[in-house]
Amino acid sequence: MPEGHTIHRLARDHAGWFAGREVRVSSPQGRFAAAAAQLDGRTLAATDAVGKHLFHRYDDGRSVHIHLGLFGKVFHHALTDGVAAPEPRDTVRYRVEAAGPDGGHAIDLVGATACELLDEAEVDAIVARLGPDPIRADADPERAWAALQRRSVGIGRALMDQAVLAGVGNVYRAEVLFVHGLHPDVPAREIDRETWDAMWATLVEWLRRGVKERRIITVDPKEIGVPRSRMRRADATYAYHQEHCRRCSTPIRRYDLAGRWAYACETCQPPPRRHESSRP
DNA sequence: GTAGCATGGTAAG
DNA sequence: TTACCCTGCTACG
Repeated sequence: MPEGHTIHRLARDHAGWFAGREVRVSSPQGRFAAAAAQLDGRTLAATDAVGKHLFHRYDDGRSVHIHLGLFGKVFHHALTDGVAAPEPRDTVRYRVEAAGPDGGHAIDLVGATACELLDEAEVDAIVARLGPDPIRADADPERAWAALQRRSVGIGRALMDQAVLAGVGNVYRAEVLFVHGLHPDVPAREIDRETWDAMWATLVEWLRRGVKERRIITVDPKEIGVPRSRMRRADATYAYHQEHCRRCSTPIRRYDLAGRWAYACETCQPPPRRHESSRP
């Protein structure tokens, strides 16, 4: 269930557990077995995340590129001294295991869209296709703004386009549009600069917070009277997966937008005159 | 036990 | 625009 914050969290955790350590690498499922054999016993030098892409950089200059897709998952096992990780389920494509002062750690990658061993040029090519990532300090929001000007689609589609900006998925999309009062069908190039700057600032705050908290919270706790610590998933969004608008009780409209659900309170987010979605 | 869903993306037509 | 990839979890019988 990964948007960018999940991937950055994984990168941070994996760095803490494995960076600078010699690791055991395997592929119980088999599909990554040849690469795993080459990596087994090497040092995992560092990890990196760009948008929804995770990279494990090894000491030979190559990287494992991971993309979780819609339902990829990484399971974690904390190890105690001398005890190996549990027997992996047979769907584990990539297991990494290392000893450490705290006993050690293992991770199991399952269901990922991408798990492949790449050289530096191939990694660079992937990163080059991506727009700026609001979580990264080196992100240049100007690139996203420029890309928006060139899009003829609605802002709802543009926000999910990883070439415009990297890391936003269906939840953050629904929520940032809600908070800024924009209907998903509003043409991307009609967004004004001031609004875009504010949206970018919101995303930076939300996504970075998501990395720390390991989950998505977009509602203001004061507004709903539930503290963050006690907030359940169903409380944590304004429009995403909601039946009614949290602010004005208008039924949330849910509709298919290029194969994903889009959510909008059409009171708080007035639709444009011509719906992109009203095309036959 | 199994249908249906999920915070994604790509390649082909 | 469609087909397809990839798996775990939940809600139902």
